[in-house]
Amino acid sequence: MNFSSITIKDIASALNLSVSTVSKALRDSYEISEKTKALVNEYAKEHNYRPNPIAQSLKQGRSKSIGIIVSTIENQFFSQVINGIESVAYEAGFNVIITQTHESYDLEVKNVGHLTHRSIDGLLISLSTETADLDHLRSLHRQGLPIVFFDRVAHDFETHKVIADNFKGGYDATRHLLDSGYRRIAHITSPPNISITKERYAGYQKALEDAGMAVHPDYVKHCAHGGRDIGEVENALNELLALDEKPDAIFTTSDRITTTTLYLLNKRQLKIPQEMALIGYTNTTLADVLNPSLSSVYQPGFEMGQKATQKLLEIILAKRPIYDFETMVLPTQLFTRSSTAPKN
Amino acid sequence: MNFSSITIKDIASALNLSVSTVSKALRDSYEISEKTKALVNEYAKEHNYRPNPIAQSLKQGRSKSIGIIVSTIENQFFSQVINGIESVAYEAGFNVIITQTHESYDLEVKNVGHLTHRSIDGLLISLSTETADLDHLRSLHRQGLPIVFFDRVAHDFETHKVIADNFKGGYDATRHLLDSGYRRIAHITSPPNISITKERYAGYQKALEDAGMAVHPDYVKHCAHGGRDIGEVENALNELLALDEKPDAIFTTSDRITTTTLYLLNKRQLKIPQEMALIGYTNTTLADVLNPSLSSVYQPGFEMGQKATQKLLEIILAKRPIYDFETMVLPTQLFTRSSTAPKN
DNA sequence: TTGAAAGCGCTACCAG
DNA sequence: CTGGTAGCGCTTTCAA
Repeated sequence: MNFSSITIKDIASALNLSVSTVSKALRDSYEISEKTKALVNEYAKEHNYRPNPIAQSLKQGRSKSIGIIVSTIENQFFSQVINGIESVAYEAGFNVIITQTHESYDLEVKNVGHLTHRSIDGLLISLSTETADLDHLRSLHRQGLPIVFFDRVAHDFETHKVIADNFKGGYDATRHLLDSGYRRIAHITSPPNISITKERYAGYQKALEDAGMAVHPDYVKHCAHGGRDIGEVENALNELLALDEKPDAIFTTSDRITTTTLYLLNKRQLKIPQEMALIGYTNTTLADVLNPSLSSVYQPGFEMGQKATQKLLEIILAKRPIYDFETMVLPTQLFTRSSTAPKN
Repeated sequence: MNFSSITIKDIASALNLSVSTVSKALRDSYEISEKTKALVNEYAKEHNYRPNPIAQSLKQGRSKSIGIIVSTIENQFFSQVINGIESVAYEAGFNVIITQTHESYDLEVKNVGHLTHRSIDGLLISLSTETADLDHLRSLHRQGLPIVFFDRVAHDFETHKVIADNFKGGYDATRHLLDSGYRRIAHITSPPNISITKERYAGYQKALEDAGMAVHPDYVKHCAHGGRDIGEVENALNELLALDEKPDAIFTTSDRITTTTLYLLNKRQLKIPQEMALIGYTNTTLADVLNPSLSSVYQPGFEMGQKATQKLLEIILAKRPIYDFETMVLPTQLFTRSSTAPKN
C-alpha cells in the first residue's frame, strides 16, 4: 500500500494529458511548454503529488539509499558518525539503512548481502573486529558498487577511506602518560588484525621509543571482540595485575574497553590514578562525570560521517568511473582529566 | 544497478521455461510439478538468485520494511530499543529504516512523510517532546498504515502501545529518596505534554502523598527539549538552587537531563548526595562508574523494542483489520547507588 | 510540443 | 501442469 499520494496517471487523466507529458513536465524537460509545466506542477502541488520512489528505483536501477555497516549503534562514537552521515545524505535526497555487525564476521557478510539485496546505491562500512577476509566486498566493488570505508578500514582495498589520526591518537595518549610521570604503560586494545589497532599501537610504540623505552610485550593485551564481552577485558586486566612488575598506567582503545576497564578498576577498588592511571579512546559525553573524570582521546565522529558520505556521494554521482582514491585523516582530540593526574 | 543477482527471466530462458512458471516454482506453487520446482530451485541456488525486492514492492504494494522514529539514537535507551526492534524485524524478514526527530515536531512530520513516501509497511514511533498535534499520523492511520507507539505515546490514539511502567518508575524513585531520608525532593523533567512526563510525575506525586507530603510547585521544572540543550537544564537547576528552601534531592527523567544534572552538580562542586542527592532515569551502562555512582530507574529498552515490533507485525500480517488494541506496560528496575546514600 | 509504447522484475489472472 | 499477458508507477525512446 502506498500512503503517500496520487500517481502520475491521476494527474494525466485529470488534466487530459498523457503520462509521458506529465512525467516530463514534472522533470522540467525542455520538450514541454511552459504552460503545460505550470499546469502540471500546480496540480501536482495542490494534490500533494510525490513520485513513488519504488517505481523510480525499479526503472532507474538506483534506489537513492545508502547502506551503513557499523559494529553497534549503542556505541556513541558510531551514533555520532551516523548522525554525520544522515546530515549529508538527507541533504542530497538519499536515505540510509543502518545495520550492525556486533563484531561478527558472519553478520557482516549477511548485512552486506541484505543491503545489496535492497539495492543500495553505495555502502559505508566500518569493518567488524572479526573480519579478515574481504571477498564479500571485493566482488561487489568490482561490479561497481561504490564503497567508502571509515574508522576501521582495509588498506589493501582501493577506494576512499576516512579515518581518524589513529597514530597520533595513540602517540598523544601515551606521551601524555609519560609526561605525567608514568613509566610502566600497558595497552589493552582490539584484535591486531583491524586497522585502528595497528595504527594506535604504532603511536603507542613510537611515544615509548621517543622516551627511550621499548614496548614490554606482556603489557599489550588484545580483546578478541573489542570489549564486547566483559570477560575478555577482565582477563586482560587480570593478566596485567598478575605481573611481577605491574603497570602503573593503562592506555585503552575503543569505548567498550575503556569504560569496562574503568568499571573493573573501580570494582577492584584500585585508586585511579594513584595505583593505576587510565586513558582511553571514548566518545562518551560522560567522560567528565565519570569516577574519576576520564582522560580520553576523542574522535570527530560526526565529521567522519559527513566526510565519508561526501566521498561516497562523489562516487555515486560521478559520470565516469573513479580510479583516484583518497584517504582522509581527521585529527583527534586529547582531553586530560583526573584519571591521569601527574604521578606523586 | 542491482548488485545482487540474476533475474527470473534469466532463469526462464536458461531453462527454457516461461517467467510465470519460474515465478510460481520459486514460490512453491501447487500448480507446478515437483520436477520443475527442483530444476528451477537448483538453478536458482546455483546462480545465487535473489528476488529483486524493489520489483516485489512495486508489484505487491508492500515493502517489507518498517519505519522507526525516535528522538535520537545517541541516547542509549533508544539504541537499545532499536536493537530489540531489529532482532524481531529481521527474524520476520523485515528491514528497518531509522529516523530521528531531535525532539523537533517539524522533523517528526518530515520523517513521517519521508517514511511513508518510501512505502513502509508499518511505523514504530516515540513522539518528540514538541509534538502536540497528531494529524500527521491520524490520516495515515485512517488510511490503514499500521502504527505502534512506544515509550512516548498518545493516549487518545487507538492503536497498540508499549510503554514502561512510568508511574511506578516515578513512584519508586521518589519513594527511595524518601526512605533514604530526603524530604525536599525536586523534579526536573521533560515538557508536560508528553505521556512519560505525566506518568512519572504522577508517581512522584503519589509517593509524596503517601508520605503525607504535597508537591511543592517550585520544585518541579520542565526542560522544553528534554535536556537536549544544556542551557535548559542549567536554568532549571539555577532556579532550584536559588530557592529559599533549597531541595535536598533531585529526581530527573530522561538520560540527557539526568546526566547533564550530574555534570552540573559536579561542576558546581556540590557534594552528592550530602548537599544534593540525585536519582534519575537513564539506561547508560555507565551508571556504576559515574561520580558518584548513580541511582537510577532503568527501562527495559531492548524488550520494549521487541514487544512493539511483535505488535506491529501482528497488524501488518493480519488478514483482517484489527480494532482491538492493547497497551503493554513493562516493568522498570530501580538501581540504588551512592548518589542517594541515606541522609546523615 | 505532445503522446504512444516499451520495459525495469515481479506476480497473478486466465487460457490452454 | 505450463505459458501468455497485463500491470504495479515511472522514465525514456521514438513518432507524430
